Amino acid sequence: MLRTHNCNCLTTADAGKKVTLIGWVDTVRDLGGVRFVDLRDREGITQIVFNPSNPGVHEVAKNLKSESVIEVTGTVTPRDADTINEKLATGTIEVVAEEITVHNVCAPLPFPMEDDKADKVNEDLRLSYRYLDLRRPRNLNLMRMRAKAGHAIRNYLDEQEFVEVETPILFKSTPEGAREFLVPSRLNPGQFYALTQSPQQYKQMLMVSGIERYYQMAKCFRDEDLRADRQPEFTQVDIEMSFIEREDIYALIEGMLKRVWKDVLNVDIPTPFPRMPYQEAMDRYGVDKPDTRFAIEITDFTDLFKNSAFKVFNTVANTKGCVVRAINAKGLEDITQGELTNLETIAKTLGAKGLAFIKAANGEWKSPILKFFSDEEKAALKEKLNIEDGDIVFFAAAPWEQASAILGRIRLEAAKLLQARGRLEIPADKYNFLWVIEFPLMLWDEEQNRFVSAHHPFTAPVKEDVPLLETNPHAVRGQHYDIVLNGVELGGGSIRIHNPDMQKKVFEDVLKIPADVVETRFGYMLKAFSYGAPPHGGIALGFDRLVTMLAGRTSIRDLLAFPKTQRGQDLMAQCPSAVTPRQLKDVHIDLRDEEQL
RNA sequence: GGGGUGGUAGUUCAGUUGGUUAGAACGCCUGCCUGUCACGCAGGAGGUCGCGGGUUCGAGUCCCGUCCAUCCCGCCA
Repeated sequence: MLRTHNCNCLTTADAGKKVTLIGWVDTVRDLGGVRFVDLRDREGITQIVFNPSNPGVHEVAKNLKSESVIEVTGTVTPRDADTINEKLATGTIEVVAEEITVHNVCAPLPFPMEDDKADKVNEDLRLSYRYLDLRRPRNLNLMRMRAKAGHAIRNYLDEQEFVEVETPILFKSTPEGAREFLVPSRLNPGQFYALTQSPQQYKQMLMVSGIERYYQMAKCFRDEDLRADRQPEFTQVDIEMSFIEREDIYALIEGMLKRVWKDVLNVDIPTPFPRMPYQEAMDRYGVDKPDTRFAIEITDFTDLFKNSAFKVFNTVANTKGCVVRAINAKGLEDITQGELTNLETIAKTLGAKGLAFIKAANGEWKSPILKFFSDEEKAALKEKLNIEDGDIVFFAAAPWEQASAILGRIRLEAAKLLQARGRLEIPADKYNFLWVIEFPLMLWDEEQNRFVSAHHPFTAPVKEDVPLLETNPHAVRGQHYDIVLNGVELGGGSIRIHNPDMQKKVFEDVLKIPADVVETRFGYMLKAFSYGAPPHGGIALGFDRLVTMLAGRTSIRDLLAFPKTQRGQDLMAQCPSAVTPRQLKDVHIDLRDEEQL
C-alpha cells in the first residue's frame, strides 16, 4: 500500500506516529507562511500542515491544485485546543508534512465539486465527467449504499437457501413484451439475439430443473423511452420458488425488505405489509401504485348525479362503465391560475374535456358549474367530501379507468402544491409499503381488438376464477402481486402457470396467439412443462429503484455508476456510436438503404 | 410520436418596454499574508448570448426552424 492510514482514522491516540496518507487535494489554504491542505480519500479528510521550516515541501505545497493526487508522509500532531475542528473526525490532529509526492496534477475542473454547487450544475455536463461527479463523497456514499443493499439482499436470500444462478443475457426475441435490444448473430446470418428484458423464461425453466429456490441480481435491458425512474439497462432482484403459494412470496419479500432497511438505514419497518386489491387502489387513489402517506382520496358520486340537472354529469352517470368522482384537495383553495391551468392540462392529456372544480372560501362556494347543482347535491358533496373553507374539489366524469387516472394524477399534483405551501407534511423517513393484489389477468386492448396480459402470459389465474377464462376473461383475477413503496412500484410477480394445457389455453384461446407462433416462441416452455413442472412463482424487484428509495432520491440515475441520458446515450464514453463497414459486414448488416426506410 | 421547462463567462445565475463597451458570485491566473479549516486582501484574464434563418436603423431580448438536456404522456408483456 502507498499509505499507512486512511484520511478519516487518525486521532490524538496516534500522536507522534509517522504516517503516510494519499488522496485528493480537497482544499488549499495558503496563509503565505504556513500552508494547510485538506487531504481527502473515500473515508474522509485529514488536515496536512506545510511549515516554512521545511522549505522543500513548503514550496511544493504552494502550487497544489484542487483534486490533484498527492502522497504525504509526516508526523501526527495534536492540535492546540483553539484550532480543533469539530466538523472533522480527524479534527483533533493534523499531519505535519515531511515528504510529498505529487502523483497527478489535476486540470482545471469543469464544474465545482462542493455538493451545494455541484447539485445545481447541468446534469449533462456532470454525466460527461461522471468520474468527477461520482468522486464527490456524497455520491461515493450512494454507490456504497447500493453495494450494502445488494449485500443485505444476498445475505438474506443465501440464509433462506436460495441458489444464485446466472442466466444468459443473449436470449431470443420475444416481441410480446417490451421493445428489445437486438444483437445480430455473426455465425447465423440474418438472425438475431435479443438482450433479456427479464430472465422470466429462464427462471421458470430452472424451476422445472428442480432448483426450487433461485435468485439473481439480473441485468435487464429494455429499449423503451427513458424516465427519471427508467433506464435502458437496469438491475432486478429476480426471484423464483417452487412448491409455494402467494403468501410465501409475501413473507419472503417482507423479510427481505425488513433486512435491507435495517442493514442499510438501521430503520425497523413493520411487517406484514398492508394489502390492497387493485380495484380498491384504483377507486380510492386512482393508481395501481398508491402513495398512502397522505389522506386525500377519491369519492364516487355516480349515483348522486344519475338524476342531476347538470347534463354533463347526468349523461356520464347513466352511461355503463362511466363514473362521476371527486377529490377534495384540502387547503388548496388559494391555488393560482397558473397552477390550475397546469392541472387542467394534465387532465386534458389524460383525455378529460376539462377539469371541473369547486372552491370553498368565506362560507361560500365558487365554481363555474355551481349553478347546475341542486341543494341536495351540494349537501351530499359537502358531507361526503367534508368540504370546508379553504378547500378545492376537483371532478372527473369519464369511463372508470380514465376518471381514476385523472383524479389519481390530480391527487398527486395537489399533494405537491400543498407540500410546497407547507400544508402537507410527508416525513422523509415514512415508508409505506403496500402489496397491491388481485389484478385482472387480462386487459382488453382496443387497438389490437384482443385481450392482452396485464402482467405476462405466464401468470396463473386465481383458482376460483378459472372457469371464467371461457366465459368472461375480463373478470378473471390473476395470482399477481405488486410491491409498492410510497407510490413507487418496487416490483411485481405472480404464481405461474405450471400446467402445459392451461398455458397453451391462455396463449391460444384467450390471448389469441396463433398456434404456430406459440410453437415458435414458447414451444420449448410448453414442452418443458410437460416433464414434471412444479407449482412455482416468483417476483422481481427493481434494484435501482429500491436503492433510489433508500437514498431518498427521485432519479434512478443518481444510484447508477454510469447512467444514460434520456436519449439513451452515455455522454462520458459517447455511445452509441458508429461502427466500421467491416464490423457491419461481419454481422451481415447493410445500412445503404437506411435513408429510404 | 406528443406536451412542458431550460440553454448568456469554466460553473451557477441576472440582464427592464428591443438601444452605448453584456454584469454578479464562485472558480481560474498574479501578488500579499505564519493557525487557517468555505482563510482573508488586492489586481487580472475570461463571452460566436446553443445553432441557423427572419423582422428591425438596431436582437441576448421579438418571430420561425433546429440541436441538446430534463420532466411528463404514449410506451415500459
